[in-house]
Amino acid sequence: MTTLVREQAEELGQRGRGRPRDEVARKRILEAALELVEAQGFAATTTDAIAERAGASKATIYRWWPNKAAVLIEALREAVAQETPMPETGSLSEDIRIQLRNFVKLLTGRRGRIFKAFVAAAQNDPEVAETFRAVWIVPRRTIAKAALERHRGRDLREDADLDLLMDAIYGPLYFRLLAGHRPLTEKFTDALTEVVLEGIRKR
Amino acid sequence: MTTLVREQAEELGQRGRGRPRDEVARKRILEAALELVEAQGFAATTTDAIAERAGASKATIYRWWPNKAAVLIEALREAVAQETPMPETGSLSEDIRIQLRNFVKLLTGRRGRIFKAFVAAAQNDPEVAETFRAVWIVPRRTIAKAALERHRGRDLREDADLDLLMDAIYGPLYFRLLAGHRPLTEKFTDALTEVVLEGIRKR
Amino acid sequence: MTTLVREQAEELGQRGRGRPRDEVARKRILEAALELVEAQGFAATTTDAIAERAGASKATIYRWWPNKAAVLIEALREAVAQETPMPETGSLSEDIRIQLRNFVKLLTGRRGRIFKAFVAAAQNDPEVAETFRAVWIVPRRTIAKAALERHRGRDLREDADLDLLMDAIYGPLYFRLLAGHRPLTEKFTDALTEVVLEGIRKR
Amino acid sequence: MTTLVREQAEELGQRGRGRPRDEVARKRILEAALELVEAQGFAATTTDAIAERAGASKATIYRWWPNKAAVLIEALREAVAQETPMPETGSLSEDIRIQLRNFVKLLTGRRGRIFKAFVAAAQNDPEVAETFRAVWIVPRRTIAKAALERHRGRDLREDADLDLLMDAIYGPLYFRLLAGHRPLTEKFTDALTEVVLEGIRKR
DNA sequence: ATCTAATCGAGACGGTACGTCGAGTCTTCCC
DNA sequence: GGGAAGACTCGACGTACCGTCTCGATTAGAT
Repeated sequence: MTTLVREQAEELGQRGRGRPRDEVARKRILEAALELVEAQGFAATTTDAIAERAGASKATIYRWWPNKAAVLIEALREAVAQETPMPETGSLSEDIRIQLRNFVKLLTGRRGRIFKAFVAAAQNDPEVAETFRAVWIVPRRTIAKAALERHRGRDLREDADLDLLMDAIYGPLYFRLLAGHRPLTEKFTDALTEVVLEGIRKR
Repeated sequence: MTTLVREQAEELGQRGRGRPRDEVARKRILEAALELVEAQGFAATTTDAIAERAGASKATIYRWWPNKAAVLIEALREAVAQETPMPETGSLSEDIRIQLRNFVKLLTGRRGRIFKAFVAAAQNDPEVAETFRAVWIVPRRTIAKAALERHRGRDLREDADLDLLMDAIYGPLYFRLLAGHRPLTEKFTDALTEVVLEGIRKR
Repeated sequence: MTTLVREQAEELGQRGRGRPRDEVARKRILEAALELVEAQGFAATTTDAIAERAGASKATIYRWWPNKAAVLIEALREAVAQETPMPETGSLSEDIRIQLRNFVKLLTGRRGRIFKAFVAAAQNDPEVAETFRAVWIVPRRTIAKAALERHRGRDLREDADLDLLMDAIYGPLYFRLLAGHRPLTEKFTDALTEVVLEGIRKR
Repeated sequence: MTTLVREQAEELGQRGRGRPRDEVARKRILEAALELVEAQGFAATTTDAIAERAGASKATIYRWWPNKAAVLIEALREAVAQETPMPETGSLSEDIRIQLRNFVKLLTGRRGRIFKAFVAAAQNDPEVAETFRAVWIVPRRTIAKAALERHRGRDLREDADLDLLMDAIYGPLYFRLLAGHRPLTEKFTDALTEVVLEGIRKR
């Protein structure tokens, strides 16, 4: 991502000679992108539409991002940055329950569409897939695993496979979001938590 | 789907007077579509390519299907029709294990790409979404639930929520397939089975 | 033209064994063709439309005519068959005047569109061109020339070039019809007659 | 015509802010169109072929012209722009003879095909018809009539109808070009001139 | 009274051109 | 040198028409 290189350069105080990047335009582009994806999905969001809504030009977009996917990816990253971190109540089941409730609230809210869009786009574009994993999936897993790790040997079995646990609780949520065969309710989340915990709890 | 209307008409003996639809061409089109999706994904599969590979003309495709998505949907439906049904070994855990192994084999095999493609396409196209559910998700769930139902009160808790169970075991598999953060191995499947069963088993 | 062969065969009483050609359908097809050309021009007249309007099938059309142009050509031939022949008043100028007036009435009438259509089609299709000449241009010229021939040495100069004369009087009429820069009136026709006669008359 | 609006804007110095139209591409497109029409006629000239030969894209063509006909019309206009004007020898018959010889040379030359194509296309498309008249027929007539006007009262009768005269000399030429029943030779042209002049000359 | 061959209406088929739309690039002027 | 405007290439989309074909149903002369 060009942006990363540039950000690093700017942190080091090495500003180029010409006019610096218009940060306002950057924000407007990312916002426009996000809104359009929310409203219409990934494929129906055109770069022309983003440019127009942002009051920017396509050239500006393509100067800073290599393609449409990259814009939307960064938009996602920004949107996701300030997400509620893992709770720490002391109780394993309570931690998980709260975490999942927050997560479901996110998915079923205005932003849910974006995640659907990204999972979709990831199937056709390896780069999107990689970024989606790096920006969204992996960080959340890392934090969540670290939080659960503290319960190991207490509520959690000594030999519990946390990767498996992660998939066991997040997988069904994504599944309902994407397949849409059943609604993604809090009741479902709670019941799921119970089942999985029953299988992983220390006895 | 136009095809349905026509099939019904034929069942009623109302064959229509003109030249009948070329069933061979229909098959070739669906096969070509399937192969191309497997090879290149949903978006990269063009109608021109389908037509050429099927030895058909684009006009024929658009006479019978309203758009590219519809062709691929029907191709999926055909491909999926003859899938392995639910096993019945007498043991709950064995039933689930075998079922999941078969399923994983399907997803990781040649056809897996198709499912990824469809889940992706479904996010951008409500019709694809509905068809995907009706053709793939729901029928499999119905069969699997019926099979598990026989264990209720025996290995399975009296009050077990089968819809929840379905999502608990299929969700993580789809998740790994789609997110791709970890491989979809048999080891994972077996471990997952165990965890979920532990949570749902009658004690 | 297949029709010719067949007509000859029928005149000789050699009817085939199968179902004979449906003459009613033939008439309806030619009529439909004519009406459509009049209404919409040559290019906009589709074979499907002809078939539908005639209550015939495209197969029937293509069984009897090699292509769309041939249908329209024969339609023209039929329409033109019963045209007013050359008048014979005894006076050269009167003969020409009457002949041209009739001709202009034809061109500016409902059928005028057809001639425009054919001249147009002839530019893109040598076969149409040839047929148009053979069916329309040449016969009329032959009759008209024969009629004028009787005036040679009397009102008409001994050395008058009748081919030239033909073009000199018909050319401007077609020109106005096709180019449409000025209306094709009787006044124009009469004036034209006068000018040309002045140039060709015996003095 | 979009081009006209733009040209006016440029004349007013309102150059617009974006990338300007690629005039080279425009020229190449029109040239390609002309060459293809000359080689294959109006109908057989495809937009894809024009685009390929011009090294342009179809999108560019359709950005500036609403359809194929419009491209060819403008191509004709450009081609026709620098045609030989009316000669002025002082002699009426010489003026006409030279003018007609030049005209016949044009029609029977490489460009003749284009005129045939346009007269044809004009019959199916009113817009083509109007443009053909405005761009080709009318300007030539205006110039030619002005040139002949100078002879009025001298070689030319006081009451000569120049519109009639125009049609009387140009009509037969177009007629032979379009109907093709006889070749369009210089001999014919000269003889025609003589006949018409005989009818119009002052005596 | 069948049998046989050609015709008919209906309509699907392969091919080919059309005109449209989106992605990503490039070019101009302005700041 | 960045940015807005907007033209450009490429390539897929879905539509329309041509001329061909394949059905079942008709219609006569031949047997």
